[in-house]
Amino acid sequence: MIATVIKNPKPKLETRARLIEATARLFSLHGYNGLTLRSVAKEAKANLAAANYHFGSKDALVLEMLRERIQPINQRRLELLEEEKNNNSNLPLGVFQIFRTLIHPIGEEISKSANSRCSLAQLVARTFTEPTEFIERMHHRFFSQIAEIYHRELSLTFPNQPAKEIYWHLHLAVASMLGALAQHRRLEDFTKGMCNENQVDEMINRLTKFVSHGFTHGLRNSSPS
Amino acid sequence: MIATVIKNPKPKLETRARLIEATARLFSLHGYNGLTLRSVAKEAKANLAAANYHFGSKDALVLEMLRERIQPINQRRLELLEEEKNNNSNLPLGVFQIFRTLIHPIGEEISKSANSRCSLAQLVARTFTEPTEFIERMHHRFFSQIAEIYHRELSLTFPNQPAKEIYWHLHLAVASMLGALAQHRRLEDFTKGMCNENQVDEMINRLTKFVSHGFTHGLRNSSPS
DNA sequence: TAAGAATTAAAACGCTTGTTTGAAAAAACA
DNA sequence: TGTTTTTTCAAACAAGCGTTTTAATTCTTA
Repeated sequence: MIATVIKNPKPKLETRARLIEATARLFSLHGYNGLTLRSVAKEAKANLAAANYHFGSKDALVLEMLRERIQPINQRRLELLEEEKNNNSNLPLGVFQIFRTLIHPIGEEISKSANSRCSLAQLVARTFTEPTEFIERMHHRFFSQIAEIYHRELSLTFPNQPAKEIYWHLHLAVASMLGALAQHRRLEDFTKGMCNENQVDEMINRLTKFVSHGFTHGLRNSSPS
Repeated sequence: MIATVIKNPKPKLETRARLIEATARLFSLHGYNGLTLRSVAKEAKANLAAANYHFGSKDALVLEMLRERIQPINQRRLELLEEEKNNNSNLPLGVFQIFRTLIHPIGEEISKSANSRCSLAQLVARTFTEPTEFIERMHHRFFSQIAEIYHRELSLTFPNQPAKEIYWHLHLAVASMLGALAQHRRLEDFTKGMCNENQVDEMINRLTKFVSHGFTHGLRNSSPS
């Protein structure tokens, strides 16, 4: 197995890729514990032993799947943030601008994956309430750096606010975002069909607005907008 | 077993109550799938067969536990809402007033249970991202009626807003609330100890403010406050 | 094409799960 | 008290889990 990695730089990816895809879908539907290697194998039309062969263990499989799905989103966030800063001559950004760079990348990915049978929104949302410990650790690793960056950015926009105040409301903003994603599937039920869960763009825009206003006006003495 | 219920109006509740408590604790820590009847029995210092004897099945046990914990909160919400309306001579309430009745009752319960080893915040939050189907159904049953009531109330406050608009932002508000509760445990990590997760009151107040402003200013043409 | 490496496949392993069983103990009642 | 009901207990059940093993197959490459 080690030889595989070292000697063959281009292993046959088909089965591996199918396993990842099946894992993503089943994880987003049933969570970590509800996902079994047997169900993954069936979904991916692969053998039961394939997951252990390609990834070593169930944990490693799930971790790799999460890495592949989440990493690009975070990267896109940082890209957008840099873009905005450049377009703004490196002056402090507006709250709305900032949160748009945080929220839009995930909206894009959701739209992309809308045709596939796996909802990315559900997947991301799962990772943040998943009780399994090693997933909690991963979630922390992935998001704490992002949180740091956005905290710094918001501090520039609200220079008079103490760090604690920024932290609190960033926490609420992120929680809103994840909560909205997690609940998104239920929106249609909840509103008796009045709001369609497929309107991803509408959701993202409303969410960005909601979060920006909640953040700004929630602050003790909100200075700029 | 049926005879139990019919013939004995005051059955020995001790074991039963211990089972419920253990279930609450373990569910909030590990979710539905991570909770096993063996771990419940151990935690409750009861026999493995006790859960099946008293409740019939694991599902029934968990459902009963959720009912006992969530029902009082919803009841308190309606109480507070009625109080506010009476104090306001039945005029339309302010957004902040409305959301306070939605959010505070859960804060009260969290504070109450803070001494016990089970975090109610975590428990409630679990129910709304739990992948298990029968819990999803329960969650829907419990919260859709509450949603209806608050939608009506908010419609009175914002008479010019279409129902859809109200639904969208109520959805976002509820998602924020649940997301914040779910993430609450991670707040301390996330902020490097700057914000203490034990400050429940602070959290509840900030959350109420955040949600009220997000709701109001997110609306297309927000009329009153 | 032949040799070697990478992948697939089927079967079994030990372990944990929810549930059931039947007897023992405790409680309730007359 | 003696009898009946309720509750506890230990043991076992089948089913499902992640993982390992060993052999067959496919692919690569010299």
